[in-house]
Parts: sequence; C-alpha cells; structure tokens
Amino acid sequence: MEEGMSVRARGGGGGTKCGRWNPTTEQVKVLTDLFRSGLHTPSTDEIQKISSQLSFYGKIESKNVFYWFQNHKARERQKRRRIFVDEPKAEGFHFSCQDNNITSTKHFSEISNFNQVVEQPEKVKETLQLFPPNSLNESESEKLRFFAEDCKENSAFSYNIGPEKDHPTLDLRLSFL
Amino acid sequence: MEEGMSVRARGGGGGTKCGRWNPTTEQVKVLTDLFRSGLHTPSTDEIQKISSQLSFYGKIESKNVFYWFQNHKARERQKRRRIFVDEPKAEGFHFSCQDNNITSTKHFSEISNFNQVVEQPEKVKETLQLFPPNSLNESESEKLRFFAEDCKENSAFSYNIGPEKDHPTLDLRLSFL
DNA sequence: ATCTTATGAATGAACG
DNA sequence: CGTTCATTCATAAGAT
Repeated sequence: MEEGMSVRARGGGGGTKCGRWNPTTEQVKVLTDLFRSGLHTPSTDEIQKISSQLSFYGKIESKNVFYWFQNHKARERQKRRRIFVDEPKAEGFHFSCQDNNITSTKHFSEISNFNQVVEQPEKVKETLQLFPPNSLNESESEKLRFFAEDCKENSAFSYNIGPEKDHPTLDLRLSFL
Repeated sequence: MEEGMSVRARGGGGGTKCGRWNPTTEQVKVLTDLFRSGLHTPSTDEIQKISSQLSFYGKIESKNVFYWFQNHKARERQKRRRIFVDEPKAEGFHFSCQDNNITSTKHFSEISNFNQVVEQPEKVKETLQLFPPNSLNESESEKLRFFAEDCKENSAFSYNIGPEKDHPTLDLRLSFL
C-alpha cells in the first residue's frame, strides 16, 4: 500500500489508454505535496489552477484534481477512523463506533408530517391548473421539510414492490404534472 | 479492499437494505428523462407525484426525488463549468476513445450539447409528452456512466518524463495558492 | 490467470 | 445552490 512510488510515469508518453486518468508520478507528487502542506479542500479556482499547472506533466482535467483531493482526504479520514477502532490502545473505554445507520435523522426528525400547507388556491380556470402558486415561493431547503424522513427501519416486512420488473406499459406518461 | 462486486441496479427486489436509496434503472431513466425534458426544479407537489409514480419500480421516498434533482442539476452545472475551463474550444461533440469491451459504458454524451440545454422554461407541466414512442430510448442503460471526455492524445508536446524530469520553464510555483 | 490492493469515478445525502 | 462527506462501484496494478 502506501504511495510507494511505483513506476506509473506514462501519462504523457504514448498510447495512454484513455479509460481513466492515470496520474504521472510528478502529478501525484505535487498533489501529495499540496495535501501535506495543508491544502485538503481546494476551492474550485484552486482546482483549476492546479489542474492547469499539472497539465504540463500529462493529460489531466480539473475533475481529476477534484476527485483526487476528495478521495485522498476521505481515505485519510477513513484510515484514521479505522486505526482508531482497530487499535483500542486505550483500555479505559469501549467504543461502538459504527452503527452503520447513523446517517439518518439528523434534522429530519423535527418535522411533523402535518404541514403548513398554507393554502391550496383553486384557481381552476381553463385547463386545470396543476401548479399551486405557493410552491413557487418555496425555497429548496424548505421543500425538504415536507419530505420528512422516516426510514422505516426496514425490512422485515414492508415493501411489497416485489421484483415485478416486467411491467408492460410504462405508463409513466407523467402528464400528471 | 472490499470484494470487487459487480452487481448494480438491483431492482426493488431483494433485501433492500435501508441504508440509502438505491434507484433502479427504471427510476433513473424516468428521472433523467424528466430532467432532460426541462424539469430541473420540481415543486413539492411534483416531487411527491413523481415519487409516487416511481414507487412502482421500487422503494423510494420524496426526499430521494428531491435530492436527485438537486444533485443532478448541481452536477450538470459543475460539469459544464469545468468543461468551460478544461476545453476552451467548445466543440459540439466529443468522441470516445473507450475501447470496446469492459462493462458497457455506453455513454451517450449527456452534457455535450451545452449550447442548447440552457435554461428552458422551468415549468414543464400539463400534458407533456415525455415518452415519444421512438425517442432516443436507450433500451437499457446500465447506469449513467457518462462523463465522456475526449481523449486527447496529448500529442502536442509530449512530456517525456525521464528519470530526472525537472520542469524547465513552467515550474510549479505552488505559491499561487 | 486469479486474488488483492490501491485508487479513479460516481452519487446519495447533507451542510452552510 | 455550491460544496462537502460517506459509501460504493469499477478498474489498473501487484502479488501469488
């Protein structure tokens, strides 16, 4: 493992198979260097600058830089997390680090399913107006409130939407909108 | 680290783990079609209706639809933004160097036509015929695996990264950060 | 060739 | 909305 420098210098060379970005050693070095020096989350502008600079060493795009930092940081983090768990040197306490389902219900829990649906104007003129004006005033973040999470802890029973995939007529005409 | 699995797009069938929403291919297709047809920011009602319809294909909640549109829109822009800087010469299309074989990857460029996708009338409601019998119906798409970047053979200047490649002129002055 | 590891890429979820 | 995080998928490179 590690970034044990291996020979990957082929970025600028010849037939680089263009499946996915394959950074050159120089590119990796610079990126790693930047990371080590404290740049963990470059801004968009920085990403573009870095990408631009690194393009000297070989084919690269800003999204590659973006992903690189994303991944590097995440893996650093996860590595650290793993060590923390795998190496409980501190005998004092235990840690049940992962519940594997901690993701939910952070602030979703605050909403009641009852809504502040202000009012549903029945402006039915001409052709059915299906677009309540009030929804236009909603900010996106407020919309989220409507969708109160309630991840039914699943499973054992609850879905009945079986593997019924054949579904002949895709009647999702969506004219319902 | 993990095992290299290859299963994707498991429909609403099996033991759907309630970790996070895993859209079926049908769901993704419909959502994508809606988006491409101009619905970029669905209202609360639309979200609920879409969710309701899509629930036929598998477990789904309104918030999933909400997030899907948020993410898709944001990433569409992000990509567009990036293309702008990475490829100043806006060409109408790009080509793929993707060799044959390997998992599908039939990326029909979704973002390539950026000179026409710009802000359509946001309200695509009422009877919108979304599924023309013979539209560009990609019969089956594994997963949207686009992001086709053109593989410039970086022919211009090949940086032969020799053993001691010290960038002459263009030195990485990382002080630009 | 097959398994394993490292890492590029994608995306659902969520934050500020 | 633009960003960031967590997880997962996919794949190139090593190891066996």
